[in-house]
Amino acid sequence: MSFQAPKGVSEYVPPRSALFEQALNAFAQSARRACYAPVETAVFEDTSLFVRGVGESSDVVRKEMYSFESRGGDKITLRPEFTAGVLRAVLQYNLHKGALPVKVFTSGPAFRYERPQAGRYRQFYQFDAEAIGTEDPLVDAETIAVAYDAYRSLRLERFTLLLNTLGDGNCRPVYRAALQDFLRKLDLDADTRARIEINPLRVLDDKRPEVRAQTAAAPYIVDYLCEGCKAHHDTVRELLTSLGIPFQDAPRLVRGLDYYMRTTYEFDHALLGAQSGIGGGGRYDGLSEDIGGPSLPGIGFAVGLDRIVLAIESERGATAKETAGCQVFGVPLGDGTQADVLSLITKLRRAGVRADMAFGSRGLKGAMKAADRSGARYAVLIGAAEKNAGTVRIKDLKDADQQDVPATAAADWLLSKLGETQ
RNA sequence: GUGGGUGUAGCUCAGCUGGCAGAGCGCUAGGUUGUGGUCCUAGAUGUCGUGGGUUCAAGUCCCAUCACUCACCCCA
Repeated sequence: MSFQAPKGVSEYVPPRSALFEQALNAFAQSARRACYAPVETAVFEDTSLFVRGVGESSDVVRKEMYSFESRGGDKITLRPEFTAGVLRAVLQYNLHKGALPVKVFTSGPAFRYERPQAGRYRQFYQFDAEAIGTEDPLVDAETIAVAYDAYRSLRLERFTLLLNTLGDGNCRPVYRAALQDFLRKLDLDADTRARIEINPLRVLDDKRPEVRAQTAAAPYIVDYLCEGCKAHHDTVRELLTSLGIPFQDAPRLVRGLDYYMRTTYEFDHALLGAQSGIGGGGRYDGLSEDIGGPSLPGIGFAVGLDRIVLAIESERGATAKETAGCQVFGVPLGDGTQADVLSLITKLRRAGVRADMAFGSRGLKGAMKAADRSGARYAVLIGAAEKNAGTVRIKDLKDADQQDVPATAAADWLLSKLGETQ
């Protein structure tokens, strides 16, 4: 092979792709049950949408975007995250002028130019849900519940919900100044000192032990919250408790994207290594105005589907082969039987049965082996003898019983058998 | 961008102080002329990542390079 995928691109092929499909479905179904509607939005956007939305002080914008100039000279960026684009679409199509909140979800690839690592890719997959148009803390709790229920429906258990608030335009500046005062007195490297001025909250997120030790006594936002933010945060905490969703207060939790305010949260998986965040989100009440829209509060979350797949694998042990296998496998034997098998298989498929057949000139032994590997419960054999007799031979691959059934009744026979075992 | 590790069959890997390229799994076929899963037998697939160097001799030692990977940073 002379070509391989570009560095850091996350791809899925069988059998592992079945886990990806499961992960995506779990979140989509959870969101649908909460009456979120699907949207599909641009994979690339005007670069300035992300610069203004995600924020110039974020690392994502400063050094991780796939930006380029299109043939027409437009400045384009492959989406590094979903929220800015989804909100842009909501505003563009005037969804916010209808019933509020606007609740939507989507999924697909996102792009960040970073050094690849376990659970971190340059092209990666996210599921994203957003509730736009209300400040009600109920919806904060709802988004968390939608994500939480999806994790649980995937039978994930080894994760923790970390909850924090980042304050708002009233109280965050005060806290930010206090934090900067504290951080400026520390002995830190040049990059980190620069971060104190640009985005001081992020310094709290530094994992290096020497930095951790120094910031242990840093002031926390919870002690600086204004009345409104404190009430909002307390309500979210109470709601989560009443929903039976366990969480940990994480006073140091911050988000890398500038638009977050008030409620912020992250789901952290215990078995995943360095990139342990399997989902995260928060409120972005100022984002709409940042990108030129009206004042419009919102909250949402994104889930790293690649990391969900890793989490499933780490919790369930060996890579579970959970491809939905075939139910019926057709075996043609000899010239002139292939068309009969294909038409029977097609008939079954139209009735909703997962059915496959042997292709090429495989011998009976090879075809039976293929039937076995397909996972099918029944093999349907048509050879010259059956064709002449107007029957098909159906073998139950589980207990090796086989019998001849009239060809015209074969599909119904199989459908009723499969109905019994379901 | 910074640092560590690893590159040998389709996959997982072994290969000692340099001396004929290996195993398991998988794949194909046969044992069984029309029957899978177990078992037995046989077979196919290699630029030992790439380029250079040392040596009578390099998968093995040295240099460079590329790729992959883990961690920092960052984040889903």
